[in-house]
Amino acid sequence: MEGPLDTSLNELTDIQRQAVEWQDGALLVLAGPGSGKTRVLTCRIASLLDRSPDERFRVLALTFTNKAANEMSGRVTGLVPGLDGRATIDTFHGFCAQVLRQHGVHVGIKPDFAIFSRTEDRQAVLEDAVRHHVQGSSQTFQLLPVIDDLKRQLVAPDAAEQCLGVMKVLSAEDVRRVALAYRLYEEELRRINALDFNSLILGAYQLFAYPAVARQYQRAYKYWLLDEFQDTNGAQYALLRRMAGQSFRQIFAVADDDQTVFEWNGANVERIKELVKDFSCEIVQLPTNFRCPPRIVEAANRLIVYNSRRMVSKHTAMSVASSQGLPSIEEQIQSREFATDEDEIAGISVEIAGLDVVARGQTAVLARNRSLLEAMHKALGAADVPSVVPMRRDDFLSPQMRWFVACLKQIDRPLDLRNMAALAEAFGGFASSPLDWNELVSRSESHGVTCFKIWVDALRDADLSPPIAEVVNAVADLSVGELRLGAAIERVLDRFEGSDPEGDLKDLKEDLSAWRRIERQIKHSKGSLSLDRFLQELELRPKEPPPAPGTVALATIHGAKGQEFDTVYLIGLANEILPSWQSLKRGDGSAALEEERRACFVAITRTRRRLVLSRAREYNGWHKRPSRFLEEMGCLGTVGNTLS
DNA sequence: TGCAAGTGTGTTTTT
DNA sequence: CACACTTGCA
Repeated sequence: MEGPLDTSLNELTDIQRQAVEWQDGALLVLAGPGSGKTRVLTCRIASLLDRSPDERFRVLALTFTNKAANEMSGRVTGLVPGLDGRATIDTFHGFCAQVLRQHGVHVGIKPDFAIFSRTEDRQAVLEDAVRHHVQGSSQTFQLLPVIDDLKRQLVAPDAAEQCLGVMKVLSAEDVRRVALAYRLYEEELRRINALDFNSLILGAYQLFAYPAVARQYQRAYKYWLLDEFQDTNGAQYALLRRMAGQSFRQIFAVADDDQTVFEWNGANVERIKELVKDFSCEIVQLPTNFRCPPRIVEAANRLIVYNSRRMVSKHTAMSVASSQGLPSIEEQIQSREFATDEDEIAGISVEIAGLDVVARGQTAVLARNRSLLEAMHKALGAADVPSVVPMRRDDFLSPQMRWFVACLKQIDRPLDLRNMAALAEAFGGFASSPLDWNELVSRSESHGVTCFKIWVDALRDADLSPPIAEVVNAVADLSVGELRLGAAIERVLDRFEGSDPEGDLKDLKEDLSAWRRIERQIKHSKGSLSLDRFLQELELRPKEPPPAPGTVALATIHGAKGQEFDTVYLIGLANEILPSWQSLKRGDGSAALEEERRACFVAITRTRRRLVLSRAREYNGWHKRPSRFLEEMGCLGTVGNTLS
């Protein structure tokens, strides 16, 4: 009998299969867009687990984004039913949280820590910590970004002063102040038993300084897999090296140096070479592009050879997408030229409005920056074409959901007054609060009861509109007795859904669908969790709703990485926009310009069928020349039609 | 208060 | 490069 895994393995090419079944030591799969990197990775995880069912080893797969992690665990469970947690597929940050839960006490972190992901929260923590110590500051810079930066460099608070000293831009006084602020901020976080994103990495890094801990993970996870390795930044790589120690070599990474577009975030083309050297990686290349039509692969190849900083002897990609069912060579890449940016937006939106609903759902408009996308969104909206500019959300939008999550947090950590304040404020967003803050705190102190209890009791006595009262009752029930999370939460959310008279439910609806997706994902990859663990996982995930079907995707090039679409419109292909003026200014062979070129490369290789390259002669009333990338791709004036 | 010249800052965004 | 903001001076 043939299971889904065998079917999937049979569909692999010889070279893909070679990678999947790799046995000896470290391997780097170096391969371009559409070459099946993720597929190789998922097949490898599935086959490792499947081939040796008795061996009690586990597999660790680390990704850069939540999206990739979710997708991968979905696919792997599809291939090998009943994983039973033998594969840990997570983001770097998620994995670090897991590590710190298990061993954090060695570096002074309690397992039920909260995670502070929102900048406003962290800013508040910083201000509270610093208020009485760093006064009269002549601050010409923000403290938090500098602290974040230090942490990203894996600089612990006690080493901050030393490391800042190197930065000539700061005065001695400022150095002292930042170092002090960092120490106080960390102390405050520890006091309230909370971590921020960067301390997840830093904490795990410090933990792996204990060789015994590192060895435990080396033994538990026999194989480590790394997705999108080109996005790994210095901290993540340092963590990886410590975790691997001197001897661990079962590392399997997939990467494409030509898709490094997060250099400004610490990723680096050189890091791939470092990996190869440090772990003595063999390299396998997958030169076949199964995604893009031949004409597009050709343009991508022509473009990317202008970059000098590439892996040596990287194979040229070849398209295998046979002409069957594809548009003709001429139609695979088309060009549009408009007089002004407004004409461009209008022209492209008319074109998209002409597509049927199914096609729209497989169409994306990509641009270098958001401003063009906003304009596009407006124009499409005017033409009744639904579209989304995906915006990362670190928090729910509706006061209802923010209140509800704050309630869960308050149940978990009854002494967190900062959260209690947020809870009260969120409630004020959809109902009037019956209790003054000072009164709440003083009553709680004098009665020796938690603020949350006082608050809920006051609400129950208050004269609330019936639907709100019902929700409050449901939430109050959450706090008593044994907590049966899933069912109880579902009950509260049900009431919310029917709660609003005729108010604006859009935000709440979006939040609810985001919540349900997040909850499903957590359950799927981690099983049923205790409240504190559930909240940790929740905090690590983005809160935007899944896109509605039939919606045109508007995305920045960076946001589109890792995705693919039938039809791609790449707009704003003018000098000083797609090669941004900042990069153009730095000149021909500059790293910045090469990163822009990689961005362009990523953009065009999202296409499964048809690519439209568009530009205007004028943006914001200023004349702009066609993007130099058009010429490099061989797409200037040679293909397609020209509109005025 | 108003005007001219000078200064600086901006883009991409993951967790 | 282009725009918003500050400074200096009348």
